[in-house]
Amino acid sequence: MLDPRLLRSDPDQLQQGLAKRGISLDLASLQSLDEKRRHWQQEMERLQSERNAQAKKIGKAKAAGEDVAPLLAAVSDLGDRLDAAKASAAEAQDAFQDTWLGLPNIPQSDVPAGENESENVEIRRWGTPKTFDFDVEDHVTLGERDARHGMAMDFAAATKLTGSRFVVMRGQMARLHRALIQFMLDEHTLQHGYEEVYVPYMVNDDSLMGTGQLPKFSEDLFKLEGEKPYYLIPTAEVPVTNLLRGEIVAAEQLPIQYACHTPCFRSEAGSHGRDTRGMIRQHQFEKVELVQFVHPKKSDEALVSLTQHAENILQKLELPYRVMQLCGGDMGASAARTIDLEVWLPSQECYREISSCSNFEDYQARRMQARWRNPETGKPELLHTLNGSGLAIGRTLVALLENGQQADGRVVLPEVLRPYLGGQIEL
RNA sequence: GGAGGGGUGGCAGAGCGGUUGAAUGCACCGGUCUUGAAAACCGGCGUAGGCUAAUAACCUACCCAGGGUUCGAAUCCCUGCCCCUCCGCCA
Repeated sequence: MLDPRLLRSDPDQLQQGLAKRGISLDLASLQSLDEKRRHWQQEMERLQSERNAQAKKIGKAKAAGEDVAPLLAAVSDLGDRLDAAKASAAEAQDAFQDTWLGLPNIPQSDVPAGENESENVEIRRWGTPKTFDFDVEDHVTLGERDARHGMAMDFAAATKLTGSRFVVMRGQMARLHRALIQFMLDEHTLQHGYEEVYVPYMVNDDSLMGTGQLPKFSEDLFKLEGEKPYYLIPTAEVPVTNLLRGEIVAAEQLPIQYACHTPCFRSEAGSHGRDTRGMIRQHQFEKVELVQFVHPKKSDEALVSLTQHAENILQKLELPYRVMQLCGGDMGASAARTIDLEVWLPSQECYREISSCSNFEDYQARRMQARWRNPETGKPELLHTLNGSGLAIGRTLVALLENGQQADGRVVLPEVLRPYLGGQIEL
């Protein structure tokens, strides 16, 4: 949520910022909603103040043993007037809130305008895509080929068990998948200073509201049937960021850095027909997520280091990638700035997203009321929140298989994984 | 699943339907005293919204959440959520 005061203090910044996302804001109607809301709030509070004064008077009169009948008569219609004002105030508040809560974050000043990913800007590349002197296979072919213990990567089995966009892995493939999780968590906790957390994989709607998935993007989520209205998490961002919902932390505790592995569940509504083959786009996938809560003045540098932490994983895994600055229209609604990491996939001969690192500034924190106490003012102030994938496990597995493939069908894995694979680095 | 108890400020813990945003203690901040510290004493000490030049004053709301009764609710009623104890079941 944006600061509602922005509407009065700097409407131009609001309008121009959202324009970068391709949103043309009807400033006049929004301002009128805001004025209505404040007008009715003032009217309601005026009546409440009157009621309090009268009630106090009655109390005193009664205590003094006086006749309160005339006083009661004087307030007879106050209740009705107050109820009417309350109703109008609530209505005006809802009308404003509906619109306001739906507004995405304002992109930072140097975020390029643009409608979709075609207008993202490449910042840099790392590594050189390998040239193969044989026809490369994609990860599906490579994964399904190992028939020693049945298929190592078995999409048909998953379809039988559940449906499309799921996978079953066996043997060394399942082990490699697990190894990647361990490796990444170890790197982030031991090398990058993150604290590991374990969290619920189901959350309530308050949490989804806090990070911005609700109320607008419910179609992307799996909602559970049952008496509790829980949702499967679409990313660890939701439970981990909400750890600080409604909290006020001490300045010395900052920055707070959490690393968390969870499965992620996404309905992928609206992406029918996209990436239907293989593990690129699944309803269920594993991810190691990095989440930071920082001093509001330090979130820009925090995004740089968080991105570097994700890049370090790719570099240690020897996977070529490029770094993309997302344009306004391609960023998630809550983000003020997003940097994507895209890994090279030989079978597709292109770079594909494997990590998305965002600075949300105070947008999520305001929704969640996640704050720190500023020693200079003694007052609670909003934190800045950030997160990034470090990395998406399924896509990392895909990248390793495809980039490590050999002419004879073997897959050679990077040296760093050896300790996690019982000394082996080959599939 | 069954039976009972409870949710008040950072913590502990009072609170008859009426001047209670809420006693008291602890913690915390400032001051006096002290060479310094401790102790003692004095003062301060919640959050959000509105109004405003103001992070001043003032107004409003908030004692788990949402409804209700009343001129007036932390206090009475209903619903929900959460916590605790006992029994059953269980990884």
